[in-house]
Amino acid sequence: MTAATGRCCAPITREPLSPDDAAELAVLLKAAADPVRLRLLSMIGSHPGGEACVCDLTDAFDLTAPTISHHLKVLRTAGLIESERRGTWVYYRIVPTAITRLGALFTPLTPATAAS
Amino acid sequence: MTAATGRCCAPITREPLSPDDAAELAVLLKAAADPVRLRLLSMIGSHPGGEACVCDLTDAFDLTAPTISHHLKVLRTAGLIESERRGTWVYYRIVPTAITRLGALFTPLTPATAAS
DNA sequence: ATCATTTTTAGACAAGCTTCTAATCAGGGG
DNA sequence: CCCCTGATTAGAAGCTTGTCTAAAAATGAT
Repeated sequence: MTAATGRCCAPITREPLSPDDAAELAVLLKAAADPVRLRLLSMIGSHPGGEACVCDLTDAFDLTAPTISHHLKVLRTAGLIESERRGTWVYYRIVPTAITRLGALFTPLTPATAAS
Repeated sequence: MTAATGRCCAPITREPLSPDDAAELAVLLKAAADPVRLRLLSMIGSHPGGEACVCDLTDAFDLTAPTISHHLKVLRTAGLIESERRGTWVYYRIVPTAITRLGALFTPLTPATAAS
């Protein structure tokens, strides 16, 4: 939370990141930096109602249920998604602020980032 | 390159990513998803003149020169930075379009992404 | 040519990640 | 109460990654 001097370039190309900030952001990025998890994020986020049951997700992959469960846990631990059990099924939702935070890192200062 | 229907949410939360797109984006993200490489990116991008010599970068870390060189290679292979040798020194620059591409993934459709 | 400096390559080792199978937890019916 | 389905946890195998030391390549100076 430092300079907001001019509108020039993405924060990441703007001033040196502190080691602490870099470590914290790397955790978020590492969670996102996997083909399966990117697809899970996009499937959850674009699902009608904004949430998806694990059973909706598993079939799209050639992976076992425990593997999908593992990837969901990685995303949840990083704070990119959250889960809720309703009866037999567990539903996952995107955490919008986490996504926004990633976007802000690479995007040239737009006022739209915190919107809606 | 599909829908541009409404301004709602980040592309990643908008529609399911194809396996191919996910794989390609994961390569970019994986390169960025490391504390050392995030700091390297930010140090290069924020350096006066838009480029930094390897010698400017090494001292900020408790790492050996070969390790820094390795991380720079990962970033360059992914297309996030490019290098040029001038005399004794090698200079690194950010590739803005690659950064923009990452930002666009997580940002809710702003017209500023392709600017400047 | 020899040497010093800057950067990269090569190879090795420890740590971490992705995936699996097997077993366990949680809820809902017969 | 027992079983069935949905989901997670536990533990293991194989591959990838981050870091190091040692050596090489590239350039400029003596």
